[in-house]
Amino acid sequence: MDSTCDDIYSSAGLDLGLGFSSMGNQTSKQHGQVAAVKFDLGFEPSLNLSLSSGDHQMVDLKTENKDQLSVASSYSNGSVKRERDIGSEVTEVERVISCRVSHDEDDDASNGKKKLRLTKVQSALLEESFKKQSTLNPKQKQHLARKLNVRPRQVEVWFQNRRARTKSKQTEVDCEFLKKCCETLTDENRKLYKELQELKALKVGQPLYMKLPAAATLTVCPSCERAGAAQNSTKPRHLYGSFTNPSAAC
DNA sequence: CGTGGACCGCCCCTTACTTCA
DNA sequence: CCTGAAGTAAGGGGCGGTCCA
Repeated sequence: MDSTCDDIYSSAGLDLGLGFSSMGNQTSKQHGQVAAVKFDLGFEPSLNLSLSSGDHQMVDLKTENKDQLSVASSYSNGSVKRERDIGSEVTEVERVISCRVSHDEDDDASNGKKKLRLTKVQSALLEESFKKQSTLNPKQKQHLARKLNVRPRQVEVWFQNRRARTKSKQTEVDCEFLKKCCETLTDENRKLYKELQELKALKVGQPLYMKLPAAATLTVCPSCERAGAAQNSTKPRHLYGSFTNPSAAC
């Protein structure tokens, strides 16, 4: 952060026209098509940035200290529309300006392709927060970002990716469970089919002797023992191997 | 009160980079 | 050292919800 500001301060007096198309989804959405950026650097510790958004709107970014940044969106008639904390966006603006102004030799950094790896401590803290709750409100996000010394956008992205990983893992578990259920049911189906074939064979082989007790050849439900009665009942026989609990068919 | 636009947060898919076997 | 797979940070599009003119 300090080096970033140093870069900006050292560039006082420059008027830069910078395209912000590569600044990322969030920023471009929030500010529309930012056509040009001018920044007037006052005396420390005050920093003023003026963003011209291409239409009639002007956005003024102001700070008295680097942790408390606010934006005032104003229109050409002078009326202020909204004020809110946009610390993350300003940090991003500073970062991009810094890269373009003084680190052009570092191509990867300036086009944002260099990946910032989170430290183990940061990851652990994020993980801890995620265990408590998988989504954050803006205030919590800001707080966590400050605590970790990263941009709120990074916290947001980390939580998004973490939720995606959780969902993916859960899908894998569900898939595995359904696969086992399928195997169980296939097996059960095979057994029942075999049983049916045996009964058919018995019927053909002993056409005159039909007084076999049903329970002697049919599988009895261990819970209600209604297999014999089920033949005359309107209720179908119970199927073992249900999705939830194969042994709790009744 | 209904409507359209801006904004925002989230999900999903993808890309690009890093790490590790 | 090289390489492919796995992990992950981040980009970008789409969608639904909310606010406001």
